[in-house]
Amino acid sequence: MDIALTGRELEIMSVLWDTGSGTVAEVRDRLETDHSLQLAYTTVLTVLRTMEEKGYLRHESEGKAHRYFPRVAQQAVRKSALARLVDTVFRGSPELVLTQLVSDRRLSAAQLKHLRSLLDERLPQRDRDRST
Amino acid sequence: MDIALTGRELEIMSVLWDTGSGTVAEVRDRLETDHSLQLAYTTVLTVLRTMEEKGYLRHESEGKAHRYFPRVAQQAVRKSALARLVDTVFRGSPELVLTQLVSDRRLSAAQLKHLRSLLDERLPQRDRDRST
DNA sequence: CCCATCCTACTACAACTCTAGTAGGAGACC
DNA sequence: GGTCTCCTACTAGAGTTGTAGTAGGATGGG
Repeated sequence: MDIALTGRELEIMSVLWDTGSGTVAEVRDRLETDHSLQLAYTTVLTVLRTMEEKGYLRHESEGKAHRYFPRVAQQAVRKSALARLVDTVFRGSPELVLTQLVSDRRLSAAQLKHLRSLLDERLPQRDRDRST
Repeated sequence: MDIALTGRELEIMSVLWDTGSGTVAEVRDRLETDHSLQLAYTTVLTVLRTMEEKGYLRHESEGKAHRYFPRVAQQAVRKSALARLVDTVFRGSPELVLTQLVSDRRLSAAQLKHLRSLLDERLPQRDRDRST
């Protein structure tokens, strides 16, 4: 299942992942905290509505307002976005992604070691021979 | 420097990275090989022209046709695309990306070991202590 | 010379994204 | 009850992407 959020949708979805749910006003205030320019109330509303239409959100009534809830997990969006990137830009090669990851961004030695420990966790014990 | 290619632009750029350069007809034929539907000649031309306008390509005259050349390296596009993904979807955390990379796609043990060896190459010798 | 062919330049248009305005309902305040 | 305020629903318009059509120049075959 491929989930493709636009830039603005992702921002709004991130707020909802953080807070669990939100009304238009709540989401708008949260976005304001992150950035400088305040979006119009109706702008946030419009995006929320189209996201619901796309199936990314659902809402419940709360007084006269609507409370929106995520229908897709952050994990699923990350999975989908990374898979898309690997397929389109990295010829389907996770190795190339890792190479770029560790070469491009100036990671500290500590971070690199952390990455390797993550990898080690995935490797069955018998395969951890360093000599490969 | 942020480079953001659209889907179609990336496809066309990939052809040019492969071949070094191409005329409209050449690019079109190459795209045809990859996919089933043949794009209209003018469609390919239009995309090439907008890519040139954006600075991603340059061209030289070759007879009555134009030969287009990439002005951005594949490496630069990969770097930019990955950085953008990390920043927008993975909260700026390369660790989260790696976690997703190794958990989601069913990588073979051999591939995982390869990934770890890539990582080890990046680690200064003195930091390779497994105990961290 | 004339026609077919190949090529670029310009135009067009639908879909989507982003932003926001207007209309109108419904409760709150006095 | 009238007005203020908050809220949704609908409409709108600029910008981008993807696709392709038309116009017209150049060139080569006969």
